[in-house]
Amino acid sequence: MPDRASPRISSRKQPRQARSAGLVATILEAAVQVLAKEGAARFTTARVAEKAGVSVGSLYQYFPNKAAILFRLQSDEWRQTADMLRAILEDRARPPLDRLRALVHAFLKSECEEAAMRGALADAAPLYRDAPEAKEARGSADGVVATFMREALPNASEAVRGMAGDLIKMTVSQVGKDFSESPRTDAEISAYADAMADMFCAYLRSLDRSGPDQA
Amino acid sequence: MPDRASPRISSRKQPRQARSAGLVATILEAAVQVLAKEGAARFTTARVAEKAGVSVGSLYQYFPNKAAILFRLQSDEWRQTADMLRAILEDRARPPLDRLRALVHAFLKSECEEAAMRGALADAAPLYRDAPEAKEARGSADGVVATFMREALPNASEAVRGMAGDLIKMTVSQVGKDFSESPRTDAEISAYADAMADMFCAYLRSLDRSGPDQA
DNA sequence: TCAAAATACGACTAATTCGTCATGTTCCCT
DNA sequence: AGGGAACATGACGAATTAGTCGTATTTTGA
Repeated sequence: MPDRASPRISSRKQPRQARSAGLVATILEAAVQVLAKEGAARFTTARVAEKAGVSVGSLYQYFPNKAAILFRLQSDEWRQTADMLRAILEDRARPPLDRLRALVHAFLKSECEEAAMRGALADAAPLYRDAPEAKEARGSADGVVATFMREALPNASEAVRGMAGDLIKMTVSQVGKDFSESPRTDAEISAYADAMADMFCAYLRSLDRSGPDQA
Repeated sequence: MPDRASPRISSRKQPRQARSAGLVATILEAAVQVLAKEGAARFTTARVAEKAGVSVGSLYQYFPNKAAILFRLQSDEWRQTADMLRAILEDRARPPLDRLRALVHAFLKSECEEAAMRGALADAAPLYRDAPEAKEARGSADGVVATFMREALPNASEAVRGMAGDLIKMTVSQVGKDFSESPRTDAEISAYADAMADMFCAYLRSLDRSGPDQA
């Protein structure tokens, strides 16, 4: 149910007492529950409030509208994912292609945990593509990936590195979406992750042929 | 707005006179218009009827409910895509990897045409994953791809071929979705398609190393 | 202790939605 | 021509939704 125009999204008021701080957390947890168990179409403020054991009025005191709840959930996801990505890709102790493989495994696995909630979130949340949080997350990811690509493809041109990085980013994230829509067993996840990593490695090696071989 | 339970989806009645046959076509065209211009959230039977210049009552005489319209649109898409896929992959006059490259180009390009409509359709339509039309489309595609993989990887085991085929299928279709969500220029499409094809080729070649080289 | 501020409540409004049905119109066939 | 079947209409009912607002309760700080 993507509304193309996004209304205000920032918090209505800041909680000043302990009870209301806890309330915000409770609401967010309830929102996750509702999203996961009922799906995007049945995600309503009333249901979230009920699940959280509070009234809609209270909910609307800390979230200006329904979209704000979804946006908050999505922002949290973004931050979490970006942190994971950075931690893996910047671990210079391991060879680049190993890190890439680890990233694929970690990402697909994480997409499958709470798959129902993530899938529903994707359905429910319009593309908050232009929100500052989104831009920041993307910028951060782009930087990490660019640095990584320089290590992985020391002999390629910057243009080739950029293209390859984009392609890998897009592939991983989009295939991840598929995984969060139709859940799979751990074994399947692992097998796909390995195949994907194989594919990326073969590609990167083929791009880096024009210089000294690595490993 | 995915309703997890899908109601009846088949046609309510068959048009028997010329005027009503035309009416069905008119409604479907209007549905595409509404979906493309207004988006999934504003796709309502009333709006479709208005755009088509008919009354809601008439609409409901040939479609049992809103979902049926969306399902029909999706089925048409599936058939079209499956035909294209088959035509390209079964053209035995060209080397397998050339066909794969052509497929990637054609698929990404087609996803970008009418991107707004396709994106909105994806938002609006629940996964009709279990509908017979969906199963048929998938089965057909699977067969074509399996045959193709045998040509592309003559020396690999059936298990490897299956995995590689799945991975490529998934990658192309998911990246295609990304393209239909955020439109790109023809040049970008072409560049990405080439990069993807390069990636697939590098991967397939690396899988087929254990036998006589091709080309 | 007690008043003011913060928090919580939930019935209510206005809007939107899907789908129906009684009624009217057009077409076809004899 | 005319009677019945197919077709078309759009006002309407029932359901759901987001968000508000006047009131009640709890906390804080002096």
